[in-house]
Amino acid sequence: MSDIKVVRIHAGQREEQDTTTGTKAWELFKEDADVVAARVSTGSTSDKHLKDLAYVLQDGDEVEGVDIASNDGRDILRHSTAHVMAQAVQQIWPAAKLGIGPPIENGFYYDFDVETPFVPEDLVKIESAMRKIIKENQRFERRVTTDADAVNELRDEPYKLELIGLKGGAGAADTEGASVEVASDAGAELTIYDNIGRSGEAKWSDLCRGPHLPTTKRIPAFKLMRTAAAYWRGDEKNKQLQRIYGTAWETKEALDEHLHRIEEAERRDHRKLGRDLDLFSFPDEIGSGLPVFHPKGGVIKREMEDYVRQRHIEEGFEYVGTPHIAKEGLFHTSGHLPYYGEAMFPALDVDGMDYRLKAMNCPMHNLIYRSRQRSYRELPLRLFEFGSVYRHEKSGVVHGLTRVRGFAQDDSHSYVTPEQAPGEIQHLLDFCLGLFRDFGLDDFYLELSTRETEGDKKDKFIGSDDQWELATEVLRDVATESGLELVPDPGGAAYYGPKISVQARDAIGRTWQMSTIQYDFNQPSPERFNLEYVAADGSRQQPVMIHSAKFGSIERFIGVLVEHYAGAFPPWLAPVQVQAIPIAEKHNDYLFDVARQMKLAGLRVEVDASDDRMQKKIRNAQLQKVPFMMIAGDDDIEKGAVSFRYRDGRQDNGVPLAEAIERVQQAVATREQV
RNA sequence: GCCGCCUUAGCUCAGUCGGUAGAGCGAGUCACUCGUAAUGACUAGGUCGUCGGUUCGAUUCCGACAGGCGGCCCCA
Repeated sequence: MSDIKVVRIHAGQREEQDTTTGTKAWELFKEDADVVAARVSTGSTSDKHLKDLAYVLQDGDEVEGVDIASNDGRDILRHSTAHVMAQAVQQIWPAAKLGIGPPIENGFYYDFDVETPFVPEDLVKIESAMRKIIKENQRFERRVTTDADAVNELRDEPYKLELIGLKGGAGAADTEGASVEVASDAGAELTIYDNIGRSGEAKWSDLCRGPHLPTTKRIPAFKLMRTAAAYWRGDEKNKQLQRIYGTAWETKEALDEHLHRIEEAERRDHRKLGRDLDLFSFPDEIGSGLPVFHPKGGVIKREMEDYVRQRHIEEGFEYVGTPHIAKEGLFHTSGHLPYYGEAMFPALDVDGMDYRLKAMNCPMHNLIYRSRQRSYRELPLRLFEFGSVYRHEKSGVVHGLTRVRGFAQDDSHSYVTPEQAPGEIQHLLDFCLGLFRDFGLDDFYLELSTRETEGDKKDKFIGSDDQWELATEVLRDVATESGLELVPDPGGAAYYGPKISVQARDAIGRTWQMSTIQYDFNQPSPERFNLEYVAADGSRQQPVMIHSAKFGSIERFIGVLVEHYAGAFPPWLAPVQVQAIPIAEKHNDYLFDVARQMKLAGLRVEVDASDDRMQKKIRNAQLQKVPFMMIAGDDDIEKGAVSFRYRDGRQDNGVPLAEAIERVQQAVATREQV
């Protein structure tokens, strides 16, 4: 009487079949090597989810095979590989206690509590133990258990016991990976997955909500990548467990491609390119996280600053300037010191008074606002500067140009009436996104950071519930309207208000916060800076302050740009736009003259007058990723022309001088990549 | 800050089971004067990250510190 509908999609063919039991349904998938699990949609709800079908299918269910090469399929594959790894680890170190082991982007990890941390050679040992387990073709078998039974069975796994305790309870949601082990909704059944050997005996078991591959042999390709330490349940107060990261793919080829992508990404790492292209460095003598820009990096920085300054002025901002240090009291007034004092450099004693390097510019802009009485007619009042800030980032987080201890923000503050706030935020977001496009960036998404309303962090946020709700609503509306992917970030707000940020990806897939737009109803308050404007009716009103930074930090933006372009900047940003290459020494003077004319036309030209041969000079220019190579020999001089070689290898011989200059000028003016 | 790993010439990296070190690229000099990704020869570069300990002797072993790398925590 049962009625389960099975849908197989194989090689693009859709094939439906009715069957009666879950076991029979699974049989229909079993021989199909591309199918690793099934998606079940029950008749009663529209909710679609993955289950290890043989044990859960009921009347009215529809099941559809999940392709191993799909996102869901890869998650299942990776999670199962994590189980195999954990089994291997416990084989080798029986005392190892299990943490959690979820799939992640491009791979998986598993955390272990072990006596001594893993070393690279251990990964080799674990990998070979894993290969043996895979060869054994153990079956993954789902088993429903009760809390009491599970607690008994897992009495030697303290971390798993903690997870069972979390099930359905408060706090389950704050542990990302825990949901992989136990369903976090109250009343959900608790499951254990057994790995069954050839003769039917359970080889290994793990508390897990699944789903998993049918057998270990369905793991086609995997590799353990690295070890690291990670705090249990992501909390600094907890013990650090030893984490092993790995990756697994549907084919050997897919794995190789993945490894190749990583290699390629490392090649465009801004830290490497920064040195190779002579853009910037981090002298030990200055200190960790304190970059210096060399002439070539300086060009990029200046071009970016000039452009974004110009754009701010066009968008109604006024350029201001403020000092790098201030009396400590200023940051008490703003409220930063009590909340973020740890991230600020220690106080400097100046004539018995404590001064601080500024870690933010807002307090100083507030003082500019407050320097005289303001009328509603002046609003929005928009202040902007390149503010150098210093943040005492923890030593372990400093990273190239993307996480530094001293940097410049293209920091601006819009002071508006509450009514003007939504329009201003809309305006700022459009401004940011337009700027990103001008710089050729397209791989980014938005994040909406809101306050924490529960737990011990909730006191970090100041202001009333009403204010927070209103501000969050305004930001959400604007962000949603942009049509971009919007990721919620609960708890990520500033202490004074919620924010929208633009997150960009670096070469290795790490995301970095770039632009930020923050709604602030706290700093203008009477308890803080007591900012006011005289309204139309003569009353004193409190403005809303909107913090925004478009690049976020100039340094970080440069880092991301270097990786985005892999060092091959579009002509308007290229440190050297034209590399002039004489065929022989006797052509130097001609090119020096051409270069002089180009410089007068506002272009950045260098003549390579070294005694290398011209082929070597071309190679060097190519490695420096110069967009235009301008070559001249007897033929060109005779015609009053030059010959081009472009960065992509194309050539253009005998271009008349005037035309050559104009061609480069145009390429620069468009701001486009060539 | 935490865990692990790392630090040898400007860069990339060999090497010394404890007896003060080498290559390629780069740099300098000379010769070559060359038509679209590496001409050749020669030369100069290192108290082997810093400080302390063990030792007859430390770049090598141990410790601390600094800096870096990969994660974690954090990220106004």
